[in-house]
Amino acid sequence: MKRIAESTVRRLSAYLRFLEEFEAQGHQTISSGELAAQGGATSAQVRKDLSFFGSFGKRGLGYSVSALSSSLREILGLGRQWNVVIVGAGKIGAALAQYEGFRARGFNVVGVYDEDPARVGGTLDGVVVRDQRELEADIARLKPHIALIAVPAEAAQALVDRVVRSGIRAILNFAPTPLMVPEKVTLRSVNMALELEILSYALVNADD
Amino acid sequence: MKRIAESTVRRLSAYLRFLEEFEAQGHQTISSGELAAQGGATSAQVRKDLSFFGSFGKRGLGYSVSALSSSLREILGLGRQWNVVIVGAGKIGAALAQYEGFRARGFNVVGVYDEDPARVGGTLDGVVVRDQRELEADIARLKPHIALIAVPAEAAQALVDRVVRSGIRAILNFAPTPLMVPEKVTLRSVNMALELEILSYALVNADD
DNA sequence: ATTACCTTGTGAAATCATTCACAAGCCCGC
DNA sequence: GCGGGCTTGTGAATGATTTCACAAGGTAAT
Ligand SMILES: NC(=O)c1ccc[n+]([C@@H]2O[C@H](COP(=O)([O-])OP(=O)(O)OC[C@H]3O[C@@H](n4cnc5c(N)ncnc54)[C@H](O)[C@@H]3O)[C@@H](O)[C@H]2O)c1
Ligand SMILES: NC(=O)c1ccc[n+]([C@@H]2O[C@H](COP(=O)([O-])OP(=O)(O)OC[C@H]3O[C@@H](n4cnc5c(N)ncnc54)[C@H](O)[C@@H]3O)[C@@H](O)[C@H]2O)c1
Repeated sequence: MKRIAESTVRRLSAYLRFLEEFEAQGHQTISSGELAAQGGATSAQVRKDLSFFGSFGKRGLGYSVSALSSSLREILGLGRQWNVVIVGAGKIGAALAQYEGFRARGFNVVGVYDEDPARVGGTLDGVVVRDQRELEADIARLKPHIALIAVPAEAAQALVDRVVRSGIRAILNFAPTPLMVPEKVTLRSVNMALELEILSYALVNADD
Repeated sequence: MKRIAESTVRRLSAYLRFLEEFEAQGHQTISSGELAAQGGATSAQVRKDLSFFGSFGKRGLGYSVSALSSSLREILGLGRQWNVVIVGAGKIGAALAQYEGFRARGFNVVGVYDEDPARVGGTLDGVVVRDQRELEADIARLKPHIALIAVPAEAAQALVDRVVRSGIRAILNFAPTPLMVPEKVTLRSVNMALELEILSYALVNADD
């Protein structure tokens, strides 16, 4: 299949979220226009996004809410559980470990790791914080699919290298630093300070 | 001035971060190639990005690290302090309130708000958690520039409306829900579950 | 069964972003 | 002060994404 743009995947995920709400409200079908109104997309955008993956609607009628939800879950790989390890049990790592929003969407935190003896042994929402020295052994045993990196920037690359060597193929990084991974590994970064800087730029360039 | 793409602003911010590191290492000048190597951009990209704002380099030599840093800070509006309020003192709100990465880049948390009496009155990194009913009065008094929204999705739109009505023009939202703001307000959202879904997509579509 | 009305799916067009490629400019050594 | 070697700044070319616009296909009422 042709490579799909990230912006498309991002929107598919937004469509799915809205479809689930819409389904809960008891609606059977939805048009591309209704689906678009939600996230600020256009109806043509919705149809184009879906067209990369097939043909899901009925002309004149729209899309079956439940069928399209299923298709999107299938496309996004959400018809299953994903196991996640979190490296770093500090402020942000702890918040992530206790975030129900992940579990609700099929992402299960199966391990949290830290190096600080004061944190190791503690428990976060039922998951015990383990020593980072157990990381390799635990990854080999639990075969998690995704690692979240929530350690200080200086430590991030070393930890990424370790989880990659242990077989992890997908990483979500919260440390504000560029990281290297082999091509076969997907790395995404959330950089909150950067988000604020974009707001700063918008504020100083507001033309009014 | 011509409208600048968000991807450009994002990269400028990354360049600045690296320039600061580079300056700390005692380097005087840097070429577009060196600057690019960092974040995976190309040298042409760096030059094009900068060219939107002026001409900062010397042909044959490169850019003065300190002069370019200053220019980028100026462009991004980082030559000043920004005051930030955080709405929601739960797990993620508390982590954000205690995050030194913000203060280090000129973003000062001047207020944290919650509705839960158990949290109000507590203190997070020196900032006292106040009752959300004080929000309007405090915004009028402290004139913060930016609001971070860290409340449950159901409550987010109502809080956004309140901070916007109070005069806030820039919002960073952490609730996984689409929000409406007037055109003059800049809204950005960080959606961590969405980031994991993009990883999920990458994992199921890995072609190897 | 025909008509009126909707909405999809999709090439083509338009817009937006990145990369190319090179003239112009500057440094430095001689 | 001239030439060789580098690096910028920028139009033009390419590539990617979004929007347009409409034929094709479906519904539902009569
Ligand atoms: N706090 C936030 O809201 C926030 C927001 C965005 C990004 N971040 C980033 O997330 C990272 C963590 O931030 P934080 O605020 O949670 O800091 P923190 O100091 O509270 O937590 C960091 C944790 O990582 C652990 N750690 C350090 N080295 C380690 C190693 N080699 N192996 C395992 N664990 C190790 C520490 O023991 C500590 O518990 C930083 O890179 C920070 O920039 C934090
Ligand atoms: N925990 C995470 O790591 C994480 C990650 C990403 C996104 N989020 C999102 O951030 C938001 C908060 O998540 P959390 O995990 O911190 O939840 P939480 O329950 O720990 O915190 C939510 C806080 O908001 C407060 N609140 C509720 N309504 C309010 C109102 N009207 N005014 C003021 N305060 C109010 C609650 O009292 C509570 O303290 C949610 O939308 C969640 O989806 C959380």
